[in-house]
Amino acid sequence: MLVRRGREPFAGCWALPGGFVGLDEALEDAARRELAEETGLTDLFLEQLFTFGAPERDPRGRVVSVAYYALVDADGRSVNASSDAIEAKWFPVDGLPELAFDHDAILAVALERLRGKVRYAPLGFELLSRAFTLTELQRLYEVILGRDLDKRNFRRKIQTMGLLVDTGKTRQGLAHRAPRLYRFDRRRYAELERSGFTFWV
Amino acid sequence: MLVRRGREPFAGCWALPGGFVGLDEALEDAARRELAEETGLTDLFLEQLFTFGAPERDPRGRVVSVAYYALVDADGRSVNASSDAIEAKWFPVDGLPELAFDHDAILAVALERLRGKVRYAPLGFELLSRAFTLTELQRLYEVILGRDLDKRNFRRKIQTMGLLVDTGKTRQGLAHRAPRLYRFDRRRYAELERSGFTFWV
DNA sequence: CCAAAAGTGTTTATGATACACCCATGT
DNA sequence: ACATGGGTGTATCATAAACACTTTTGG
Repeated sequence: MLVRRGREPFAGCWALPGGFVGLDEALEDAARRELAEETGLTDLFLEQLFTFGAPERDPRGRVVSVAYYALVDADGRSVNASSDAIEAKWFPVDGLPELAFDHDAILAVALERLRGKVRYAPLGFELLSRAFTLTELQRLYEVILGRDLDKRNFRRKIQTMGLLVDTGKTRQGLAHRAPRLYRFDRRRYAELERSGFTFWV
Repeated sequence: MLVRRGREPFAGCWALPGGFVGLDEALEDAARRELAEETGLTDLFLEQLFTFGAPERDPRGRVVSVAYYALVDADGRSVNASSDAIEAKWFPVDGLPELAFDHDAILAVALERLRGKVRYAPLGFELLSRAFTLTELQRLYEVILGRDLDKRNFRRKIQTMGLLVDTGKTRQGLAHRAPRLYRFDRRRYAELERSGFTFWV
């Protein structure tokens, strides 16, 4: 999700949403505030990524950026540009425009982190609707891991972890058998994690 | 490794080494410089940990700390306090004094990161001498993982990864059979990593 | 009735675990 | 000679991988 900058420097250029931390504001609060102001996105999974502080990374002078990444579920949230952003839009990661500042480097770190962490933390579920089908989950992991997975093995592995609950509902309106919808069980995951369980895909 | 602070705030109190970033200095350079100035330690594995920026964490006003952690090999490096530090000393993690600022929280994050990352990245070798015995390596992992490991299984697993090279030398002066000394093969690790290999203990 | 994806078990291979003795060296 | 850790192999168990057909639904 990129925004087109309304102000100098890099006015009119695509960039990651962001801005300055308030004098009495926590870092994460600032990240959530800026994201909400520029895109309207709220209530997301958000985690600190890395801090970028090369001396010449901002033409205005010395600026240190504490980067955060957010994961947005696929429920079809719309984005609305406002504040300093004149436009906000989703892009595919393999079709990005040129970015302001060192934002291409920040994005590269974020992707690397996501690809690594998704294997040992249940981040994937943050990217799906609250209720999802097993095929949707499998496709997600196939995209992130960059290889095909066996349907039966994937289902067995996921189901034996005991982290999915069957909602009893099915997804309707498809030209084939209606698939069951599942939810991720956050409570159960927290319990398992405490007792030494490690999520692994 | 803690230093006793020579200046206010928290003068005389134990703290993590650190200080302010120069106006034209990269973050990692500042971390290395401060560590060298206050303890004399140089040429270490160093990695960004997390950025701490709660509004009230420093009584002087708003201070954001980009924390780094370093791993020091067991070659018996001595530490020498200087600069703002009046004393520099090693402490066991289960016998720490009270720390200045929120440094106890920073340390907790560092330990958690180390315990987690040591399992999927070859960090352990940074904590040993350049040449080490298999028993030393095993003890290290036993301490970090908090459980005993089987000698034969551990050796087989480590050796089949192909990341250790036999130096041909042995450690002398012990009251028993002289153990072989190994080196970690960084080049080979970099190769394997590129071809999709994941280190795992 | 056709197309399209959902759903389901068994066999094989691979890697993890458990386990006990002889060897080399210094005192 | 003895005490101390160094060094080695095999059998069993658990988990991962390979593999194909029937079922349900909408058009």
